[in-house]
Amino acid sequence: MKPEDQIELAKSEYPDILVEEKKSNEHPLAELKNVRGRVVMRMAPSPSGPLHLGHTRMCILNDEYVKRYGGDLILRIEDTNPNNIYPPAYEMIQEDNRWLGVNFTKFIIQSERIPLYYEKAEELIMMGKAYMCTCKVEDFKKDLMNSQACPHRDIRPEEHLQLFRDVVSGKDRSKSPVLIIKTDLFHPNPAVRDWIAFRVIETPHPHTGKKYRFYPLMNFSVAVDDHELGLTHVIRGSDHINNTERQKYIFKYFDWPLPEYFHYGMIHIGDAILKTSLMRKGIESGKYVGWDDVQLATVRSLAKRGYRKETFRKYWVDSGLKDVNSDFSWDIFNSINRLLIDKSSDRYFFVPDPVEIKIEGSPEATSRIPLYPNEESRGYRTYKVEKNPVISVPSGDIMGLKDGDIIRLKDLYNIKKDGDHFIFAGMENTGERKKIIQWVGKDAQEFSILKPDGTTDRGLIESLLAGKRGIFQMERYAFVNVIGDHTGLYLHR
RNA sequence: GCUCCGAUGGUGUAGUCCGGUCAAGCAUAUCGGCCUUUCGAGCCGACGACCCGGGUCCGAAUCCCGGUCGGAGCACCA
Repeated sequence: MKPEDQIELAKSEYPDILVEEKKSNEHPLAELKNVRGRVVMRMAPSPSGPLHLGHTRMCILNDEYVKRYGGDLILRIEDTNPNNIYPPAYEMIQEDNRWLGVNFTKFIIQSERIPLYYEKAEELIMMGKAYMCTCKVEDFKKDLMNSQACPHRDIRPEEHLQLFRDVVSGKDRSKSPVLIIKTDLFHPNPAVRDWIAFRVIETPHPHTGKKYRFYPLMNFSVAVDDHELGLTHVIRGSDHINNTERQKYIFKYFDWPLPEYFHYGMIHIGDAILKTSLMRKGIESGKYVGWDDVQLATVRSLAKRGYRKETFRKYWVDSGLKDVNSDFSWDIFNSINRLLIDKSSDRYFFVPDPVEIKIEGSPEATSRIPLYPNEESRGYRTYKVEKNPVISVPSGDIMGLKDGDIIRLKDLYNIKKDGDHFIFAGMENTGERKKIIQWVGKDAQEFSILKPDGTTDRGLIESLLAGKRGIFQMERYAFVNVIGDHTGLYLHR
């Protein structure tokens, strides 16, 4: 019975079963606390490479809230470690955000703000809240674990200030000094006790060259900037929970109002390489063709394969702001994307791992296959098939067949296995066939599909795909982004 | 070891703040049926969860205590 008939029957015979309404699957994000008027939020990636799937959660969540409440979304490049910078990333990160539809209203580069950090550091030194230290790393750590003050901690601020300025100017090059923020040596969490705010790095900075040599660490520059830029709400991963505690000391010393902090849980993304350093190594060694290699879960790779920006947004909005760790679900991600692309994807036949079969006793025939099922207006792919042809089918589909088994070549005719060949078994699409499979004629083209696991499916594509580009569904195979006459990128089933 | 965070079906989540309407909703996955000349889409149905133990209460997924398990951090990375 057809669905419409079922509904008709239900209406007339069993009206009571239809009262149940389908509940909405709307799943808006929870409200943020303490929103008064416009919000100011930020994304703070380091420029070690382009954005990857993991970053997109930060981008989408911040963007969603700024769009909801109105306000500013700051893209702040955290490049205070010259040893960890991939220069093209400054531009790539902006491109990736634009592609995602993330509308940042301000663009800030931290390495351009070093004088501000110096100024705040000097103020803290004179307040007695920061000190210069030249201890050996091991000694410093040991002291912290034992709640012991290092010998430099209680020297007069003026001396610290002088040393700080000498290190900044390069006059003092004798040691490896650091600037440390005083917190509480007896803080129960050792991670929060006196922490390092500046260290010397002599590597030339890709953005500022040799202008500076005393660089702030993330916790210092973040705290200063979050205040200076007027952040009202901070959303970031739960790996920053301890950093938040550390940064709060800076706010306390300056008596700055605290933003609202939210930490979402860590997402474990299986089957994906997310470490920028690994990607970069692979690109340099030739293992990957570039940052958009299908094996990488970068935004540009996923975009190239055919994921839509709306998929990212819906996935992360649905995931919400929960602070529990969870597994990323490719199933759900793909399912969202499939719904978005299905209607606009014409159908074609791709025969992976093809084998040629000889058909006997068949008449000349014409196959008219819809470009999209049940939508005649979109047109057909039409092929003339000579009598007793040789055609190619997926080896996997005929492997287990026994003599006498009937299969149907989709939109063509039935064939019956008989020893090493097949015999024509009627035009009609009867119920006897074991399955309906895709096929291609001898005008088919070689076609390779690159898959994210690094493998390639080789086979034949029907000739009418020639010259076409974009996302198509290869029937019974998967959705594929066709990027060349002989190449496609695997998207998902 | 220390600090902090959390625990709802296979997976992702809703509900938890302000206990009853939750014998727990949605999505995805799986399985069955319908539809379909795709293993896609659509429709119908099934399956399947409140970590454990105490306590408070007429009543606990929701509050309290203890345990277990999982995670994050304890870098001169961000």
